[in-house]
Amino acid sequence: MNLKELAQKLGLSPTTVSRALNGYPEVNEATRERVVAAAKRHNYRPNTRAIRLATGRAMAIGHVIPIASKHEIVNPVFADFIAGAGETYARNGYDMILSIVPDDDEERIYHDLHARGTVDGIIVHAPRMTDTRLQLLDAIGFPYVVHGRATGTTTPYSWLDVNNRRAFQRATEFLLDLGHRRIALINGLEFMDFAIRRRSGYLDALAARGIAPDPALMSSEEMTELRGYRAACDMLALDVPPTAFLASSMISGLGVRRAIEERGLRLGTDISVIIHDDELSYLRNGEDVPIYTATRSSVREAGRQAAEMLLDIIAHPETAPLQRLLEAELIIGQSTGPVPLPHRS
Amino acid sequence: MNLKELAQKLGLSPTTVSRALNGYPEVNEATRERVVAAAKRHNYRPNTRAIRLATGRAMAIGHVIPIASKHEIVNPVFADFIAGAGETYARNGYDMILSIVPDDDEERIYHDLHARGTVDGIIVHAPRMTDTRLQLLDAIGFPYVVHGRATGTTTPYSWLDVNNRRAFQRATEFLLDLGHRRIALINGLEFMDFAIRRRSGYLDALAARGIAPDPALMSSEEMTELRGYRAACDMLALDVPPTAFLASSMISGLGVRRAIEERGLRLGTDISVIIHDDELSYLRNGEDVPIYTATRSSVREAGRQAAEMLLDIIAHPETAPLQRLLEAELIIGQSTGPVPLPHRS
DNA sequence: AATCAAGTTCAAACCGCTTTGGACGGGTCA
DNA sequence: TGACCCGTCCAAAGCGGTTTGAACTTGATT
Repeated sequence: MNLKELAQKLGLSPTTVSRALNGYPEVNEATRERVVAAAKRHNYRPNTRAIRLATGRAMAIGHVIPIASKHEIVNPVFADFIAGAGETYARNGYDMILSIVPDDDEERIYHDLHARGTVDGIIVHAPRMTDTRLQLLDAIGFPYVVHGRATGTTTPYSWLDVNNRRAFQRATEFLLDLGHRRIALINGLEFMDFAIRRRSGYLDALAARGIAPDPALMSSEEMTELRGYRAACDMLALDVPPTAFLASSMISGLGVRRAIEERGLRLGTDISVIIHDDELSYLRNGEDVPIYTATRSSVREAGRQAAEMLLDIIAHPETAPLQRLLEAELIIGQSTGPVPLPHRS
Repeated sequence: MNLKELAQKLGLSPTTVSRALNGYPEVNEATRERVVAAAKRHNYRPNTRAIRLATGRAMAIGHVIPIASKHEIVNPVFADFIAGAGETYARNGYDMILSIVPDDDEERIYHDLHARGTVDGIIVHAPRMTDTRLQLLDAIGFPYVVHGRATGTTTPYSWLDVNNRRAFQRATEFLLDLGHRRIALINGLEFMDFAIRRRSGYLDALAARGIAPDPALMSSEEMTELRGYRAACDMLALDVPPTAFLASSMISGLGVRRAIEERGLRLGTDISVIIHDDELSYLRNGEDVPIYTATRSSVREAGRQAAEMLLDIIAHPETAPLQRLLEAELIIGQSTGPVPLPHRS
């Protein structure tokens, strides 16, 4: 059942039927009702392909997921972000297109997506420091929103980010207030922008109290359970081990906890741990009572909002770049406590 | 730069240019080369929207992700499956469209996707027992492949699944061979098909040795770390606790391990644990040496293959339903060992 | 020299919708 | 009464490709 057939059944022209269904004012209310009723009765659904060609809009947003052929990690945060963004798209009649791309021809994909008119805009994931993708997208003139930021990019661009620096600064301060002085940072890979910011928050907090950072207490690794475990093991084996850990994700936090408990130490008593909690739906930090003390920010909500920003930009291309900085909450769980006595100064 | 412009520049008709680029035989090799060269020079990329309307094919596959509004868990397996499927699509010029859908109007979405011609086929995720979606898709005449199976569906349909029953049967037998008699099952939600099959494998193995299953040793929960932890805690507190655990995922396995270590028990010595390892990229089971003994099957590879099957079905609609059963490996790690002495009979 | 086939190329229709530029009829106003 | 406007509706022209059917060359065949 297509528009022409439906029009024929109604004894109307396709023009009128199209307008009736799309809410144009120049059609009689009585006929509009007739049309709408008939459309429902024959359950007519306009062909997306035709609409897209006719209107010149793709009504779709692209999410490009680069897969490094070497360490092929799929970002665990990704699923929840997508879920959030997808809700926004569904509400607005947009489709979400995922491209899994070997990261060496990511550039070609952007050109393609634009020139072939497959999508109207793009969400840029996992920005790195001075990310070249942004210039490229600007050059093409492709609307986009970055999830995160790209330190070192000077031209303004649209982004939505969590205040990673502030979150880790606060977390570090909180540990300092509890008397901790040897605080370890189990960070993500530090060419990723968020990891850079987290480290700088951590360093700033230490500096503010006149504490020199100890390189032995700072690791930068992929955020897996195993990496977290190993890094924590190494640090706990130091002559002067840390009394507290700051872990960049729930997953590496699990590894840290394993290392701690394996040594017979008690979490929250002997050793304090703060994690960053993205509120992943399958890695809840407790149910009512949080287990870990955490800097918390819902990545799903971030997805929702980033998508809204992008649709906004597409609808009003003239507006200046949009930026939104989400603050993470610092929630207190059972994984932190005052520094144990033998370490007190 | 569109087809007409390119044709004009070349002094050819759009027809010929189109055919030259699409490899039709009735065009002179010399002109074809001329066309191809010009297309590259002006980097012409045919508009997808136009192609789709003209050919009547969407060149896109839909993945519908139902989000239950109550317990809104995003399947952690999903990201890796998608990554695998995406590789296949990319190789074949297909797009992947993700629909995040509140699970109460999932049905409408399928109708929509089909009638509006948004996608050419569908991957069905997370089948439940006697899943109604399959009948619906059959009725619409929509090509699809199920990731998993739907026990209770009598008509043949296309699916790709891991032999969950066999995997858990083998894992259980392995534990029995090590002398374990009280083996706990930390399963996923048992309205999900895979969970049903895993339980039946477990029960069959016990039955074959004449061991009566103990309901206190069987839990069915969402596969989160916390649920795994709680279930294991409860069971370890029994008068006669289990000496081994079978966990349905890496994540719940982490919870089980936490419960074990918290009680001061040693994994692989005092208590054995086998997990199912989907080889999620961010939850590796060790690097060279596996940590957990596990039934292992790459969900990413499953994604690749399921997508291939679907493209196959779309290309040859007449073929009978395709089915593929992947066997899981049983890999031996450090989390299992013979039943400790006090439990020997 | 007329016929035929193969090899190339093209004009035009088509995919199913949107949108432009009227057309038509009735009411209002001078 | 004619001019004008408004409310409705429609024919036709896109959107940018693919595909059908025909035309035009050229060389071989009879």
